[in-house]
Amino acid sequence: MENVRVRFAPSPTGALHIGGVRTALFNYLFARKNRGTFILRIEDTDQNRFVDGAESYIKEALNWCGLIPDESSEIGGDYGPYKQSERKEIYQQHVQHLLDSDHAYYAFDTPEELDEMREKLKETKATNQQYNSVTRMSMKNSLTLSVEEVEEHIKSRQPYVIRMKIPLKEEVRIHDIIRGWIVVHSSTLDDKVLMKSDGFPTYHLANIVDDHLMKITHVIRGEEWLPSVPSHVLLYRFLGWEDTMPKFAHLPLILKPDGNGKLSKRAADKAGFPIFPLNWKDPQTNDLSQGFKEEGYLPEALINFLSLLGWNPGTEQEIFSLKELEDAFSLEQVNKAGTKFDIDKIRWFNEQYIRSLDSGLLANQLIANLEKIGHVCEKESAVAIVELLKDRITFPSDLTDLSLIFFEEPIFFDEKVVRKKLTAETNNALSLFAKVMSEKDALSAEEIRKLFSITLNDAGINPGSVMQMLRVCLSGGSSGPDLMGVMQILTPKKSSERILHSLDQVKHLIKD
RNA sequence: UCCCGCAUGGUCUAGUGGUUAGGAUUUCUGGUUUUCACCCAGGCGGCCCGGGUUCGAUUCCCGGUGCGGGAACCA
Repeated sequence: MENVRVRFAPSPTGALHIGGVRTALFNYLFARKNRGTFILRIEDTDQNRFVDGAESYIKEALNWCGLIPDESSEIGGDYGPYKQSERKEIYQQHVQHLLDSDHAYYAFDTPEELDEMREKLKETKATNQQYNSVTRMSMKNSLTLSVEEVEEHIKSRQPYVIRMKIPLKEEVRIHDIIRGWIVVHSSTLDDKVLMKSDGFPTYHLANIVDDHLMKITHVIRGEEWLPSVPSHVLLYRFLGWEDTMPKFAHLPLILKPDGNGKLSKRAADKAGFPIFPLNWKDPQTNDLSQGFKEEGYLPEALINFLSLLGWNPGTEQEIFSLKELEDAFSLEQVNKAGTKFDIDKIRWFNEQYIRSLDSGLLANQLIANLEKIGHVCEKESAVAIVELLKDRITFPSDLTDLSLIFFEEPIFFDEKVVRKKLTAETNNALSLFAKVMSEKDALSAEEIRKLFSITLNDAGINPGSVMQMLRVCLSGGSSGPDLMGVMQILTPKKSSERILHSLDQVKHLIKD
């Protein structure tokens, strides 16, 4: 394949959301797979929607995900600037070319006049209410006004836009790598605004000009762009660039969990999961949105999950590192249907990745978290606790809650278990075991297991029958980590004390 | 309303003109674990509907329905 160049082109109108991350990921993977170049371009042509901090947020988020661009405004590159607000003269130049070749025209209609036109068309039950090849002849533009009038308008600083002159009758064929051929009639297209009255280009113009100038070979983006591709193809043609036009691939959208509509922040809030990679504080409302990172998701899990949203490897492999994805990815394996966001699946991925995380690392986090609530924990026992708990948690922070049994005496005891399991015999057996344990110093879990078994067997009691009660004595609850491991970390002496103390608390419930 | 797209268990998906339609997740059950979890095994559950082509259609074609996207001086 030719020298592949792709771009991720977000606009800094807020935090980058999960759908954007997926688009960035697929661009990145496609670039890596084909030994191409991944470019980050900031599309900040809308001055009204500009949000402070959004651009740096986007960069930080991509960084956290490991999707590092090869070219960007920060990193540089041979095709800059990579920010559209810094490319205004370039667009001006090209729109002039379109004006000169009669593919674009000035339009002086005010927003009120446009509304009026649409209202009128609605009343006449026109099939659509567009500014297009038929309606433009009754509007105020350089097609209907004389050359002198146009000059006069411009000279007197009347606001105007530059619109694209869509041909009346033409079939526009577009090819999409994921969807195949699509045919659209130009009569259904409107005369898109190319240049706004503030002198900034619209997305349509800027994106074509930049993709051409930056030698983009493949445009990979969300399906919401599919309807505007015909206009884009026409633009390439009018600018004389159709031969080198990039190939298109429109990704299926990520939908709300219930499947009705594009995934939105609102929907994510409602369903109780994050939508932004990192925490985001909206500078306008001051609302803080919790990010995937801060919720405890690992970037590897997020990326792995996202990679399988609309793409599949064609094999049954599910766990992929970014590196593996770079080798396995292909646009041909991207499917067409929209994808509902399933929070259970990403939780599962997180669990998988947490298990492969270094215990020392998790232990450090655990120590810090415990310190916040006033518990001191040595590194060595923190590592032991992590080892014991690692495969039972979804988020690293779950460790803190689960490890509380090592630092706090149980206060509540699972009554169901106590009522069912606590007999005089159980009581005696556990007391006996506690006594034996009180005489020991450090023991491994395996040694404790043996000791437990021998002690109970010698007393003629089935060890299995007292297990649940032992758990309640040690932790208060009826489920939790391996008991022998718990006692090892607790130390035999402490375990012994705790068993006796707990028995004392519940002994009034002994049944005969 | 118009334009465009899409349709395999609840969810993510593989796949085929003839298959017991495969995997993952979720959930349930059993096994293992003298405890809990992991793990292992199993169960429930699916080709949107109608027509056509065909010996045979989930697969190809047409229509319908449903769902999604778009219809800005937003991207």
